[in-house]
Amino acid sequence: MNKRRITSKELAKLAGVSSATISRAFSPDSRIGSATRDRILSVAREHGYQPNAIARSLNNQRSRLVALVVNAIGNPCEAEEQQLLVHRLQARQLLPIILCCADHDDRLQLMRLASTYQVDHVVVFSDMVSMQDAVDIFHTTKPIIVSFEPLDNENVSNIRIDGAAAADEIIEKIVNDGKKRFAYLSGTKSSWIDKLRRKWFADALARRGLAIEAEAFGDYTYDSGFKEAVLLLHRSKVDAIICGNDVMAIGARDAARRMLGKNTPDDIAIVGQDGIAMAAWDCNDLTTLSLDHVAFIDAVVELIERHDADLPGPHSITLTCNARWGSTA
Amino acid sequence: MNKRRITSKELAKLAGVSSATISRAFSPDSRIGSATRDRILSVAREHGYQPNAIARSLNNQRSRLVALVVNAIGNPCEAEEQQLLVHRLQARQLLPIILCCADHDDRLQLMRLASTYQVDHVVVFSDMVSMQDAVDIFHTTKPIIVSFEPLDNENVSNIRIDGAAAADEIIEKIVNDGKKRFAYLSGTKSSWIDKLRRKWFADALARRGLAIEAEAFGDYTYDSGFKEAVLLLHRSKVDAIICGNDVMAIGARDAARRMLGKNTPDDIAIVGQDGIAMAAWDCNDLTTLSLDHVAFIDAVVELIERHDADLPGPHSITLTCNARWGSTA
DNA sequence: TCCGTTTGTGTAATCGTGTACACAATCATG
DNA sequence: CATGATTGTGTACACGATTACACAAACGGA
Repeated sequence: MNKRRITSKELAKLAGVSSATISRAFSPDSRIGSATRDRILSVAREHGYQPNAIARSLNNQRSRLVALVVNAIGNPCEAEEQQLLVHRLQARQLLPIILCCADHDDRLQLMRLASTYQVDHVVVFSDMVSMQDAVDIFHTTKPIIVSFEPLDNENVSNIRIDGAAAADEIIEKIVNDGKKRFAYLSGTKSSWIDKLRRKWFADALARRGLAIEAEAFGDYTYDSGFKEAVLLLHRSKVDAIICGNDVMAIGARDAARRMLGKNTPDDIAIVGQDGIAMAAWDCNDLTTLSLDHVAFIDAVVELIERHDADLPGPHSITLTCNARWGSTA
Repeated sequence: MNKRRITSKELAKLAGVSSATISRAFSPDSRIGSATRDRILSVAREHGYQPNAIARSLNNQRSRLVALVVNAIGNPCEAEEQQLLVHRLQARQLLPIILCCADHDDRLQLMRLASTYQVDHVVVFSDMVSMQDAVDIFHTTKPIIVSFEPLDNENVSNIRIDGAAAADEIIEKIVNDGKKRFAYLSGTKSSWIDKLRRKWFADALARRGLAIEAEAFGDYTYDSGFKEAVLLLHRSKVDAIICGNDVMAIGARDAARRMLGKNTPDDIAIVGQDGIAMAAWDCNDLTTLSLDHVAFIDAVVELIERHDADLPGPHSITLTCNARWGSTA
């Protein structure tokens, strides 16, 4: 383990040039003799030299770091998108710094810390921080907000999701199957995303003269889906549960089957949201309001690139959801 | 959106002091009058000043960045540990840079890129990069390797996992239940981790005069577990499948049930490895060789702290696995 | 041959902090 | 009151790269 990394000045001495020339050897379009460049690159390889990205960032005013503000890493509903995005960033030589909000008491403090690293971009997936806080803290870095909070703010790009039509399709089918009494199992009580999703289904029901009869609040985990479904089914006679995400839906289905002997879709219809891979597993086969993850991340990447090139353009991209049919509804 | 961030020199002018004093106001233990400090902090808040971490890192030779080399974010078996570790890092004001190997063609290139950011620590969770590559690339930053590759290298700290005893317990139970013909479903063919895990079970079988009769190779996903189990059960008459991780075990269980009408544990015993939360879900209830994730991450954090303080100490920590009993074996 | 252009390289400033050193002012102590 | 320790602040340099500018050499066209 060589304790210290070699610097460009030292390499310059070794190669018999100045440190400016070293820098040029590593910059694709710069005036430098090809013989000199080859020699430098060879000496560099020999001594394990690579330009210090921290120093370069300081000079450049460009860090090539991207802050990803997420609720958690583990939750499958976000994980698939995170994975895709990280992949796309890496392909562009951008490095992601992950900020996990769910388990961190002082989220704003955490975001401030990341902002001191002069990140080039910020992508906010989490609904636990407000758009305004993100804008304030990253005031030099126009954030990309991936919540559905319907704010129009010049300092933010955002991606909106429209699931109204798909929710209508799903409700149509369930009602046709004879179900009449609906419950909604929310993720987080205060989340904008959750309120909007609930509205899609509430509207679809209203159009058919129905309403959400019972309600419960979980926290997007299997356990909360299980527990809340048990309570819900004990206190009201619903025959359909719309869940805030797929993982809770799986929990609710298990609760119905195990604790009350009710099977899907005959005794009770259960619907998830997100369209995670696990929802399609044979043992789950969930009916869910799903979003095309690839299209979603494409949109994020497009906003990043537009921002990178400083191109003006629409700040907002809207995506629509689809129904994915399984055996639970 | 204020386009530019204010610098310490500008703030110095505003506060009527020198930039050195600004710096001191933000360093906890430095000689500065408390009145001056308060005034500076107040002016700083007013103008949204915070010291530039990039510049500080350059000066300090300490970036407070940690590279986490993982296979993927989405895979639940790693995700829980990643989540825990990120949480612990954030509490120490360390920021994680995630490197996803699974979907990136040139993993070494990716690691070299991260190394140019002068990360303070490297934690390698992935079994897709060799220990030697990690050491070479991060030659100034003693990496912490979380594979089980049994190399003793002064330039590496590592965490080893011992599951021999737990594997023995599990085999004991399955054999007592009357099962005799075992298959092993590996994760990745070339992975050290996988070879070691397989050996635990093979040894436990050998002690009872049994052996692994059939073998298949997946890639740690549900789909590969499902597919490989179908093929396996068609070509050999096994009554127990040990899987390389929990997700594949769930896939294998679904395949047995759906494609061949075999139920666990009566017709076939299925065992997972990792002990992810999902394995304990009511619909899965998997018997699995599980690792205490908290203890595991505690060990990682301990190595990081020891490394931070430059304390010499054992480079290696060994953890033992436990059997978690479910209804699948 | 002469002059304008291109090419390759070095010098020095810059990015924004942290900190060693110097120095004045204050304080404690006999 | 003299002296030494302590406290608070400014000056100047270092961290490791990039880059504007300057300049010499090479080159091409008349």
